[in-house]
Amino acid sequence: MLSPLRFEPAYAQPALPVAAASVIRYAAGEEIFAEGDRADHVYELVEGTVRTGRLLRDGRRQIDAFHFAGEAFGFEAGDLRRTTAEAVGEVTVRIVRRRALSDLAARDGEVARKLYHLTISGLQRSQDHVLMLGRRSACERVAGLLLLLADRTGEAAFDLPMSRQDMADYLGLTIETVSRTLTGFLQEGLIALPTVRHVELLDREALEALCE
Amino acid sequence: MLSPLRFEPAYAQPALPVAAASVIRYAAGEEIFAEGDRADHVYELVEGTVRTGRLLRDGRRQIDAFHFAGEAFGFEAGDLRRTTAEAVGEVTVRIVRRRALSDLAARDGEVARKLYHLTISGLQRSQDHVLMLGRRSACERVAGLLLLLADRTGEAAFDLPMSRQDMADYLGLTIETVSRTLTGFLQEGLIALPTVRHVELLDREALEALCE
DNA sequence: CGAAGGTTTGACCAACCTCAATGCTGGTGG
DNA sequence: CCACCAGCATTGAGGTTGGTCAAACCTTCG
Repeated sequence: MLSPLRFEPAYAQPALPVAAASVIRYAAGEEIFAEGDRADHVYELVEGTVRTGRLLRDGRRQIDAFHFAGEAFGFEAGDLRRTTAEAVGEVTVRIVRRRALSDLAARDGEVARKLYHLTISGLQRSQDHVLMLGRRSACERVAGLLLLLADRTGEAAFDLPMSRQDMADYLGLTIETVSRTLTGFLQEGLIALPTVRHVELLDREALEALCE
Repeated sequence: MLSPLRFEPAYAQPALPVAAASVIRYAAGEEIFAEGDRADHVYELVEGTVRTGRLLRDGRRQIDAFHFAGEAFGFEAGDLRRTTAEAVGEVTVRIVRRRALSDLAARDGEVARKLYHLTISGLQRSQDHVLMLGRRSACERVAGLLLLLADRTGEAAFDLPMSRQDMADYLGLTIETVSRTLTGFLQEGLIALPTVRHVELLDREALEALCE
């Protein structure tokens, strides 16, 4: 459904074409940056999964995107962060100074072109997300997320990197609805759930049909 | 709530810095481009309002964004359109060859920087939209749209350029819910609705409070 | 004046949410 | 090694929001 946001395949050389960069590890759940922070760096995800999203005052949370190994994240239009990024499980990132990258882009048109392409792909992913949240049922949303995760690895069986709460906050649902929908799929034979964090797609056709 | 997506204030010179461009008018409801078309041009909206969005096979529609005078639209990552653009009322646009613009961006770093900034602003608008659709109630969504439209002109009283159906398809609601929500606001004294296409915000505070 | 298209309103319904209880799993310490 | 605990996940019952279907109500336009 959604194509991954990356310059190159994940196994290729670093996505962000800047040499001077430090590598940092974050523990599960740790905050990488928060809404309101100065946006002085951009990130390339070496290993693990990152969620970016926003929090309303009353505690409602919306996850904008999950980012996977090989993808870049943390781009902002202004000086301040509008979203929060957190590690989903253990995470390794390369950190690049935003200034260094924009200087490089100013000198090297090819870098600028890639950066442009990167953000426009992010925009298209966000538009897919809008369609999902605006016009799809709970079943369709959950099926969409499972297919998104499957396409990432190319395998029909895969580990879920995130909790039910993360899935719910990405899909605009509650944790209970996600859970009920998954057991529904299970009972219909569309998926297997050998453990709570491992999924196998048994009937990909049917899941795809749910996404139109 | 959402800052307009534009290079310059609407009254300034053309947003897209390319001279060779034709100007075209579209009648109300007319299609400017459609999902699946080749994406050979980008557009600058001279006058009127444009909606961009997607259609599911079963007829469900989701509007991604409304574009207003001074804004640019029609950027794509790939060769083909993923969204459809239609005139909301009478519309005048400048059309620029995508190729001409990318050539210019390759030569002129400042142009490239502006294009980048333009798309990243679009991404942030889309993320606001995601938050709206994922975690806000019907009241909050309608209030958000009214404030968005008010901020565009800077006036508390303004014409609604779009139909109830367009509002519903942007907000992920039905036309009936939009209508009921507006009459709710009316009865609470939050807005006046002298005609079906004209709104006055009487209690901006209260509407903003609904948006957190 | 009549027709057409958009809008509003009403009654009813379904999907999803809320709240609460129960179940599972993985880690820790006796 | 096992018992216990904490934290997620699942399940259930019942409530709410927003959707559906249908009718009435403008406006605008011929």
